[in-house]
Amino acid sequence: MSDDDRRLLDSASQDARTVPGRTDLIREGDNPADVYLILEGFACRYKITSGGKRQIMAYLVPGDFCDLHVFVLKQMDHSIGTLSPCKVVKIPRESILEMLERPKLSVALWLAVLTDMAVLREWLVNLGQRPAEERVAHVLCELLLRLRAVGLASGDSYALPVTQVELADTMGLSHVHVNRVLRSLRKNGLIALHGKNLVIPDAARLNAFSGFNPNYLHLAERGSARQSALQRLPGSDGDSVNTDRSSAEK
Amino acid sequence: MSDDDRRLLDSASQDARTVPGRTDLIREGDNPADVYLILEGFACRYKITSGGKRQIMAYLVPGDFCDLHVFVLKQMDHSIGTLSPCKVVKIPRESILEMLERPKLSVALWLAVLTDMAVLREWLVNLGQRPAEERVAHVLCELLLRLRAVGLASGDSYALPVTQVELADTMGLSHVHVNRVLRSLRKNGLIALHGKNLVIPDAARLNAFSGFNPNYLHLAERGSARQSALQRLPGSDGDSVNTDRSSAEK
DNA sequence: CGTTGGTTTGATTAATGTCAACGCACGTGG
DNA sequence: CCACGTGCGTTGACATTAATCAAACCAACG
Repeated sequence: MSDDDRRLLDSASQDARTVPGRTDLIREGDNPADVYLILEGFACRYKITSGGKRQIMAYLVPGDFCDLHVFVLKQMDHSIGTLSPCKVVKIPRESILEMLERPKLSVALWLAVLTDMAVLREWLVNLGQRPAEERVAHVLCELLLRLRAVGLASGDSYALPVTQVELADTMGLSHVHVNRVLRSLRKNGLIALHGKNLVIPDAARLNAFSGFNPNYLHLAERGSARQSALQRLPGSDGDSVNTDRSSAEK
Repeated sequence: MSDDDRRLLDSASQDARTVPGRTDLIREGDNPADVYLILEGFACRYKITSGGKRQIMAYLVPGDFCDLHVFVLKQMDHSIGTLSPCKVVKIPRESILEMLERPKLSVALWLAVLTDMAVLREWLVNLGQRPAEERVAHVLCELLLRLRAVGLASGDSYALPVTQVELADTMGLSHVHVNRVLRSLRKNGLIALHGKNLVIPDAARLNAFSGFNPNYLHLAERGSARQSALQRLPGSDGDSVNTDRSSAEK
């Protein structure tokens, strides 16, 4: 990365902002001028169907870009909202356009989008082919690796600041059924939940149970790019995510 | 688009090749050197789960790029195979990398990938939130617009060279249930099927029934870019897709 | 304290999957 | 030209998964 690249990246990440939980950052139909980058907390992409149901289509965790539509698509076709309180930075459209001119940064953006897409595909497989228990287990496996990659998982456990209703809207299940599935996973010793803190006693077993194959996360290709970007940004120690809700538990 | 851009595009699209139906173009785990562009026929992205089930994650129709992973991800995390016989061109990795250097072409590639992603998101909503009948109806609505955009739909009908089993693997339903759903849609006059030829008697009604909102296709933004690219390529008249199987019907 | 959002549970219903069988159209080889 | 096999579509009976409805409970918060 050249000095110019560095300078651009730094200038792009001014004014970090804190947003409460359950707040929309961008709404379907908007034509946003900026891209958000998540520094702390969980956010999600979602859509509301004409029937009034919500589908969560992605979890955005620290290090994730909210939306790279901006520089080429005119209108948001989905909304983005926080789940837990979040710290975010707004990156202006022009900065993104400049980044695209620089080979190194441009590749980084492609990498981010292509792996987002890979995750999206795996979620489609998840909804289409896996029964409820494996389905839930599968996202939990995925989150472990994604959070570990940004230093937000200690060992085989992590904070999951998401309600069962939100999980249900993620998995295409009713929240009642999600509850029963979680109970069953707990009973079988596949997971342990202490408040919002998830512990995976035997990751290999949970992977096997859910048919989880991490290849789609392309962790090797991405190396530490994402994490290092996080650490260079203001107000982030790259380690502690917002734990407003989870810290009060148990 | 500059003359240079044109030249690059032309040189990239040499040797068109015809591939029979049900043939893999790329397999999960491969590290392909090239990107395929579909000229005629239907292909799909798919994955096989550890349980042996198949999920089709995207339909690739004429004008679609098979895979832009190539220049940044090391390994395919899914497979791509033809559904019907296809005519395809192989675009070497270097050409893609060159294209990325040119602003106009680079934007075109971003556009292609971002709209693919938007379709993927809508499919996730489809699997997660819509009951079987609306779900099937929704893809049929989508295909109408996508095929119309490349001149492959005449009026409100088009050739759908896909078996019910394939449809089932697309929708996360059993093939038996897909069969019943299609019957029901036919009975209600929402669709008519003559062999592989699908007719939509009242598109507005089908849209309303399935909750279809075409915003995610970003058709306006894309304009005729895709279609014009198709027409400039060798051996494509931009109009007739392979009809080997459908022409023998009724 | 009362209210609120989140979780948990049971009873019942609805949607979809599974199993099994059959038919039809097509292509192949005798 | 016919017999057979194969792939795809169709149908019925039945099993199972997950949704819905309803209620209770719990902890956090004002």
